[in-house]
Amino acid sequence: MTRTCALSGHAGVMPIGSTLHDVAALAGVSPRTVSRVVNDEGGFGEGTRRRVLEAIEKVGYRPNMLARALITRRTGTVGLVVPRLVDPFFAELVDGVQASAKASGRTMIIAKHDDDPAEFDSILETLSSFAVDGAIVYTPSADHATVVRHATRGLCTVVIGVEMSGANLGSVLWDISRGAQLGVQHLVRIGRTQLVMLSNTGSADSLLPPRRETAFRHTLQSAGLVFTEARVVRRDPSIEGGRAAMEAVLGAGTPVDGVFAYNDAMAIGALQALALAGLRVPHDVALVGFNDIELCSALVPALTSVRLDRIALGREAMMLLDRMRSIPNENAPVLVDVELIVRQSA
Amino acid sequence: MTRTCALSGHAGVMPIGSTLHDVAALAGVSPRTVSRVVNDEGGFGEGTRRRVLEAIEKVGYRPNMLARALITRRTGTVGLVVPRLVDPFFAELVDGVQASAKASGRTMIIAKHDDDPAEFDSILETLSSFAVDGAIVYTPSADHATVVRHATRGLCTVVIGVEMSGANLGSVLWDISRGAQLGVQHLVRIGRTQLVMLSNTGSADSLLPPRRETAFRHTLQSAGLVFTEARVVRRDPSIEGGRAAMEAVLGAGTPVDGVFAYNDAMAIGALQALALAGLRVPHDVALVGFNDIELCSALVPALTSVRLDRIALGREAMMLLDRMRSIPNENAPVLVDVELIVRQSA
DNA sequence: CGGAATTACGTCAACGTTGACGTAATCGGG
DNA sequence: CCCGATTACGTCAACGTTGACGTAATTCCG
Repeated sequence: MTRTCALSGHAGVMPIGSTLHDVAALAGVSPRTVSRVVNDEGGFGEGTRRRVLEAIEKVGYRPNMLARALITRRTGTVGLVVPRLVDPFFAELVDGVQASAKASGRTMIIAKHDDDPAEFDSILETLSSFAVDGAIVYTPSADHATVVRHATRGLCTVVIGVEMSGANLGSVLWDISRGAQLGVQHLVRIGRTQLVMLSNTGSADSLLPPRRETAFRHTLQSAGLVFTEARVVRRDPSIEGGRAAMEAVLGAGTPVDGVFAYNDAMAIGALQALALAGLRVPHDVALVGFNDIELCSALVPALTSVRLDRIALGREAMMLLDRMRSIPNENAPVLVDVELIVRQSA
Repeated sequence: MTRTCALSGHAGVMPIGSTLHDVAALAGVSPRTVSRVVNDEGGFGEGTRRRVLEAIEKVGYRPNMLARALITRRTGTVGLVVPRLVDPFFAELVDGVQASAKASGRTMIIAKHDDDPAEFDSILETLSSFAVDGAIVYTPSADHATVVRHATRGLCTVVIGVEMSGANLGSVLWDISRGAQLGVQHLVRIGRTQLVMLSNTGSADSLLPPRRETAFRHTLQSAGLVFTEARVVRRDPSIEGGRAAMEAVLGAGTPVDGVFAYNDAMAIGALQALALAGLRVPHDVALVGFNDIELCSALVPALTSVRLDRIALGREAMMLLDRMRSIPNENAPVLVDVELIVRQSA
């Protein structure tokens, strides 16, 4: 007997959709055969196929992913975990990953952890219990243990931006050092000699080496320019931080004709500070940002920036996930291209 | 017999986690009792409880949401569907909704449809088949039929920004007209008389009435100021569009001392055009944006904008979803506060 | 034209959990 | 001390699907 689809179930319960059984009854075949048609497994005749498809249409059947995933242990879903979405860098990263998820016919679940390790843990927990096929994560600062724990327990994970590997664990990276080098070299090449870097306060006590700063120093030195600690000013990596950092540089009277910023937000802040000080960009001071968020090209002057290719990263992360799931230990870190996008500011 | 947890399953299969049975065997009770402890249903003794919890710890048991949801028809998950995430407005909307999801102990699944109706349909399909408890959606322009179809089929849905209601269908709205009125009134109150509106090209042929434009016209008229069609310039609602619109106004020689923008992006573009033209904000031209994205306060000058409270919207949407699920037809549209945030630009 | 291979199904159990229900043991009150 | 209520479990089926396997009917090939 077919269950009727209650018009309004009791509190909190969805109306019941139709199942393989309903379709089977209508088409006069067994549920197993309907399943075969739905999944196009073969093993059914052309007539049967038509009758089943008609029945599916008629009762409005949709497969129940929960039941399917319970038995196949596959959901066709990957989780993407980032700190924030209001940060354009991560918003665009989502776009990059989703592009390749879509291309490979997968659904993406996005979650954000606000740099809260507890929240991060709970997100990975949820992803595990929903049996996602894999997770692509950008971890809260230095919270690597959590990732390793969930990966060991079975959550296939690709970490972005930090080199990690292990059981069920791989990583996709940008060559940040090379990116920074490209940016600083560009400033040197266009004849700037009084360079300043606006850096991130956090990078000082991070577990990660300050790659942009190191590249800045090395590039200056190999160009024969002087490097002094006073030429690196650290603030919060935000617009306000960038503005404050630039104001500090100008206030200290440090001679400057070129600025390399930790990220685009700081570069935008620098742009504001320079404008307020009556300095023209790039005429008086050339400015290079980092990440190349969309906003860069909408600024006046449009911002020269080091592009981290988020589409490529998404693609590589997805491919790595696939490799890891089919061949164990096929989890070598993958490096993704960086390039300098030259616009008006430098 | 306990299944062993394969170190590397065959292609594409996750290692098997432990189940209620494993815990039950170790604790010397029945799986049903373990389930009772896990869900804290009561009906078990203190000693049993301790032994079960120890066993859970020991085998690293995590409940399988798929199996649970299959039978309870509840997932504790809501889907949030937006057009884009790179648009700060939507990114912040996500934050608002997630805040209340977190508060009510729910997991949120975020998806974006890029204004593609096919993608939108497929997302709702996926959400349905994952049996989410509800969906909060911002539809692609005018794709209301799809929403109605899925709602009728059982997906409990709250639509943002457009008034809709029906079976399993409710909506949460901002009073856009009042917001626009607040913005324009402010310009009038601070003594501006030559007002211009930078509007959205799309709103002309949208199914929705151009509420901001209407409010602009009405407010001018009731303030005794002249309104002419030339005082509304329409472009793409982006930074570039705003810049172009502002340049068009200045180029046409229209006298202007106050600008009301369709959204903050257009306001930012206007800011750029005004700066390039050597006009000072707010001294020469006062400027009011719309939406109050985070960026507004980081600009120089900080942008006065009409705030649409995204936290409140998230909360109301979640509460409406709850109401709809417990009481059928309890789906009256909800109106959320708007307010004017006065900063430096006007 | 006979036997093997293939096709087109059906049957049954299992995935991991919870709802409905049953049942011993314990408790409380007159 | 007896009887009803309560407590603390256990048993079994069901959620909707797919994997493993079985089996008639058909096809193929020498």
